[in-house]
Amino acid sequence: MSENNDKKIVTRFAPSPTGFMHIGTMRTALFAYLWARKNNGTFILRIEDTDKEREVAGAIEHIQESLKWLGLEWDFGPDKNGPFGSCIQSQRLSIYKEYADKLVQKGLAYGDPYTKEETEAFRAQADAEKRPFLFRNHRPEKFENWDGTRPLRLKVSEIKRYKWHDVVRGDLEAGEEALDDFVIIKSDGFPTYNFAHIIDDHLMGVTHIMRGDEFISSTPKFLSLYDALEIPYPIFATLPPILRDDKTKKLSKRDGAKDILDYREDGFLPQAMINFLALTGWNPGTPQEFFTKEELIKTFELTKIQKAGALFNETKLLWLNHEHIKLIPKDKLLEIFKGIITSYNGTVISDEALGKMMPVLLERVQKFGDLKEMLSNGEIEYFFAKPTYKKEGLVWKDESGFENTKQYLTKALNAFEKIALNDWNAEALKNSIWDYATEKGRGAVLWPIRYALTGKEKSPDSFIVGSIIGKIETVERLKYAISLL
RNA sequence: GGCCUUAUCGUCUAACGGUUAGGACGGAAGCUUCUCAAGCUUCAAAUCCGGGUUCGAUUCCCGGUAAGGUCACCA
Repeated sequence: MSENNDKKIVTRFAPSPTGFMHIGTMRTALFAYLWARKNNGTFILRIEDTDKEREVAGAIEHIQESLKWLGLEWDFGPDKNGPFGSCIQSQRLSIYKEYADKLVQKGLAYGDPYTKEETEAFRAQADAEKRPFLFRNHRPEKFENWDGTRPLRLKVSEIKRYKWHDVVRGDLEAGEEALDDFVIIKSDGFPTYNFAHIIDDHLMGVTHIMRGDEFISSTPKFLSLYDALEIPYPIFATLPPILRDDKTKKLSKRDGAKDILDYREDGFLPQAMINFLALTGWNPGTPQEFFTKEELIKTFELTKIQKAGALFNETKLLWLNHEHIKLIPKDKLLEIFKGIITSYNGTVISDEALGKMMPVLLERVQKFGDLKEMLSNGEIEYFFAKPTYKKEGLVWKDESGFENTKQYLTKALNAFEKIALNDWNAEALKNSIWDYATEKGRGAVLWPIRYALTGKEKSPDSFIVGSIIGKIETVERLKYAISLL
């Protein structure tokens, strides 16, 4: 890269506003962003809205929101023009027209003389003969004046094998079949992606183009256009595809490709998302897997981008998200959890009680959505309300019996009642009954206590629960359990 | 069908042509334990196949195979 030391690095993320942003697109955005930031360069968000038909209302806002969520701030975008003007292609039509006219004048572009049906017939014929369709085989002998109502096509002047370099894939090449007279201006006057992106990249000073491998096949076309326009080639970085893991997908309740913002909805952290996205298709070359955004910017290298495609492994994302959650400062995390609990059903919980619950919750909550789920399926309702259960549940296996169980619970009640309010904590609770439990059988003694307090067969440690719900509540619940027996 | 790209544990991946092919997630087992969860320890798990070059190939070359892409007035 030494030859670029004197040149400002500029990258862009150039989505079309045709819907939501999914994992793969955002990964492309992330890599472009990281490379720009690492080099103190410029990151441009360009909206490629040259297809009126496919455009989805609100998509531009949605794209921006997705990027903002992940913290990928852009230097120029739909909301901020650059020195080159607008970042929205539909507002740059005159520029494309100007370049198109130049090509026409040089005899390097011509109006497509055929109707859609005629072109379709050519294509069908090629299909039937199992040949790739090449428009240039039907190129007219003489070019009529282009009146702007027909598609304008680039005339590929030199049919040859193109070879080029890609920072990720190395030396690439493609045969003559990949080269064709493609449409650069559509009959509606809008440029095609193939045309507009090259002019914009040039005018915006884009140095590195990161994109998916679906563009490898069309690169010869791009190169022929760079040549026709006498524009130097940028640096290409082809990113590996992210494939869907169908097996995992079936197990998920959700369907299809996910909007990246769905992950926000599920309670994933943007920093975890970024971390994970970076790690699919790239690695630092060291065992480090946990990264902050700043660390990613510092560590990111184009040469470490993977060639092969990867499956999106949501299980590992969960793990990573959990790791990121664990690093959130305690007071901030408390606020977040409090917000979730309050917004769930208006439950008001004291900071003190929640503070005690935090370690228990933190172990179980891999994403914030898990907490909502725990609340809604009643998994942790005993923290907020008295549990309901049948007395049979209080008995540890079959051998204990109601009488013994009653005796154990009474012993525990007495022991707990002796603990002063000031000393009421999990450790004290445990110590007060531990020896007795060891003597009588821990299962037989401790199971009923936990069940009395939670009404659950699975729950956190009884002493922790007791310490959280408090002495009064603990005593009440034990008394109630004893009364059943 | 043509053209292009890719190929290491189930998954993400590491390995100047020389490693017992390493790590992480997930899985299993054990410890701990009243049940979960967490934690700790241990284990299983891979170089797509076939040739070649080489003293030696996961690595380089060729051929298969498989997967993905592309052959739009979509990007």
